[in-house]
Amino acid sequence: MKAEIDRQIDFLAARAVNLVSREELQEKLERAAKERRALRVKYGADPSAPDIHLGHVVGLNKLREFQDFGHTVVFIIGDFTGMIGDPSGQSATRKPLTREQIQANARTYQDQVFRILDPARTEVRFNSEWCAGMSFEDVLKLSAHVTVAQILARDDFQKRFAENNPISLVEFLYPLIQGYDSVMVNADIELGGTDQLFNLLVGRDLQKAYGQAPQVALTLPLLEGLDGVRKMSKSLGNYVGINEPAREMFGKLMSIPDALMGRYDALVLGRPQAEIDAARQAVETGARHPRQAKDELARRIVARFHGAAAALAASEEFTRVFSEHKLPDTIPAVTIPITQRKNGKLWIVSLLVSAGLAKSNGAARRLIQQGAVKVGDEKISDVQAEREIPDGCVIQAGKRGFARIHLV
RNA sequence: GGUGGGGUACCGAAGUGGUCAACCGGGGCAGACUGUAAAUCUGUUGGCAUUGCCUUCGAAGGUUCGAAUCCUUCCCCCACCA
Repeated sequence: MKAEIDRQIDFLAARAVNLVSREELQEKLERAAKERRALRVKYGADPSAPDIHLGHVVGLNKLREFQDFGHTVVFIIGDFTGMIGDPSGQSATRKPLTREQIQANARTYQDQVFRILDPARTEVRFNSEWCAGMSFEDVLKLSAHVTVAQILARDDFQKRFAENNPISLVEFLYPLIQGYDSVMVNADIELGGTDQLFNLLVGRDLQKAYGQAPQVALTLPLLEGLDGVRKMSKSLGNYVGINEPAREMFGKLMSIPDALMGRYDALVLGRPQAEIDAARQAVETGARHPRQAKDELARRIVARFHGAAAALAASEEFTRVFSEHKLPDTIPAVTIPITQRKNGKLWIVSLLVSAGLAKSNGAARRLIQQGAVKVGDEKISDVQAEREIPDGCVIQAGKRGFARIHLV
């Protein structure tokens, strides 16, 4: 029994950055086992970005582990905070969302989340449920539990304060709301990225203040995005969404910096550290080409969301298009009205725009001048170029832009 | 409420009457090299157009042959003091 709990703790705490505290986790697990009760593991989601990406997967994986031990995930959609507009985190203030947007987002969110979580062991809650009805008095009472000094202690605030960047009062309140969520759902454990540590700890304080046992706070590393530096996020555009088509996903994964392979392996796939180390060593000693290692990584990740067959197909297609410079097997079709022709010919610049391969004529000109455009097998280098376009002709702009032209 | 400092293209940041579609850096895009890695190098980064034209520098007016630059009013932001 005792050994089993220890094993569970080791497993659950694996890859955690912070665990407050191990003893409390142990206590909770033991009690839950004795009382045959599921622990309530809270996880908060921001409803402003409806696409779940690999960064979220890090946390979702861990939640799934808890579920596999029989515990319940309380998945909180921060619809209330979303409607108010949460300015925390980045320096850019977010726009508030409408009720309709939030609902639509929440729906897609759930669809995606259940590709990883077990729906039978998940409780989805919206924090407007308890936040919307709070009186100002409630809010004041709540805020009495936290001091400004506590909040100012946060890195992010210190930095912004030092740089004379604005800090909205709402941001001071935000951790309180999140902490209050913990009280309202009676959380035993809350999970989040390392940037959430402070908020998770506030949750503990508030729970104590409201007479509850404080939640265990467990933070996980933030996965770096495609740029290899900043954390993966939709607003930074450096993400791989779990709903993206296999090919897209594969291509994006092939573009991550080599140094990140181990991170993705560990955090997205949860591969054992020993295997990861071995793989890294193989690359370092030259036994294995890094490209091959990355191909395998990408295949594994794509397989997780699209199945092994699709992953293999994506890999083969990738090789064909980018290594052998052949055409992809599916190319978006674009129909061009035949009336655009002059003397049976089409001006390539405007064709690129019509095909959606360039935003403006100017952009199209630039692409041509830079030697990025091919029509059929011919490289176009003259901005004025006009060509007869046979039906089904493929035009290419840059490495990734393809379109098959159909005249109607 | 008082004082001071600001609002310039995706971001940061120059520019304070014409040579400004606006230096420079970052980011993006494209090309070379590659493994759609990293690093590096080059080009490009408002729109239309074969000289050139049009719309941009918080907003609206005004002065001027001519304004991102001067004046007026307005809107917004930040810090400090209270």
